[in-house]
Amino acid sequence: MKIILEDLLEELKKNNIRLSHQRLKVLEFLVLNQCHPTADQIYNGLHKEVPTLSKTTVYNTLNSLTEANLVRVINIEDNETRYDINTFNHGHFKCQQCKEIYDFGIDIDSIYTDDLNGFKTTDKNVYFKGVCPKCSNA
Amino acid sequence: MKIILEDLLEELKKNNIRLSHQRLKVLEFLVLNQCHPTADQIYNGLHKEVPTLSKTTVYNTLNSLTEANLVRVINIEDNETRYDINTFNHGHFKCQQCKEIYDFGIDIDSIYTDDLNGFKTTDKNVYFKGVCPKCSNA
DNA sequence: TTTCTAACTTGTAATGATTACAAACTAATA
DNA sequence: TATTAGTTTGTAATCATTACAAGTTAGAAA
Repeated sequence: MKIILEDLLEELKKNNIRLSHQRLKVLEFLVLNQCHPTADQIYNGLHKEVPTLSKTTVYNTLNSLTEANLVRVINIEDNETRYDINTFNHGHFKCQQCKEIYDFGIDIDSIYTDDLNGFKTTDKNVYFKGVCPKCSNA
Repeated sequence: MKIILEDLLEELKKNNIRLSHQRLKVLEFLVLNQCHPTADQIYNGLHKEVPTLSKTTVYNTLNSLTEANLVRVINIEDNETRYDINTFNHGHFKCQQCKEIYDFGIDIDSIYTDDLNGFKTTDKNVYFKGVCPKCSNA
């Protein structure tokens, strides 16, 4: 599924989030860099192009976008929060060697359990860890 | 499934981890408090009984136990690492209101995807968030 | 277009979890 | 019981994230 910046802007308007220069740049970065970047990577990636950008703004923006369900937070590792512009139903695999995070398709809704009867589930995440084929063959 | 301290000690020996007083106390705490405590909660919970205990030791111990696969790390929230003595195949549900983490049974291995052919998977986590029945009815 | 204001941005300082380090201590073996 | 590698401890350092207050701006309204 392709992510289109125009659709995201539409969503921002719906959520009453102002289309500031900084926010558009962060969004654009996330669309162009779907490698699950950290806040720091986003900040560094945009710093040349938007020299006035502050790290606080990056965090603020990411929090706003998360609340509006435009980005998804990935907590696969305890010391780094990552952000994903792809909010469709999918899991994340992190290679312990090269540290890369791979998306994989799964139908999370097919995971069924009696244990959660009566629970309202709003957010589902599936995280796998291991070694990717590139690193296995190296 | 019941967790028995003796079995854990056996595992420690197998992994060449010395049975120090502090480690035994941390392990005991995890067995008695299967509420997925944070390092801080473990430290505070043991402080009266083991006044010399330092927070560094708690972290060191948790890291050793994790490496030996005796405890499982839960990264359901970005600002808090939690620890689970129950290493059996199960998922975690966090209530956004009361903050409690519930275990739920699922067969994680039944989650199938073609996308991970060639990947070696060593660790699988399923995290759900939402509202638990207690909070829904309140 | 201009004005207005709530919302946004910025830099600095604070917070809080986790780790680094080096000296003191101890489990377990011989 | 002596030895020593592994462990513990307290303090200081690190690093990601947030708080805050002053300056700036998007976007509505005149």
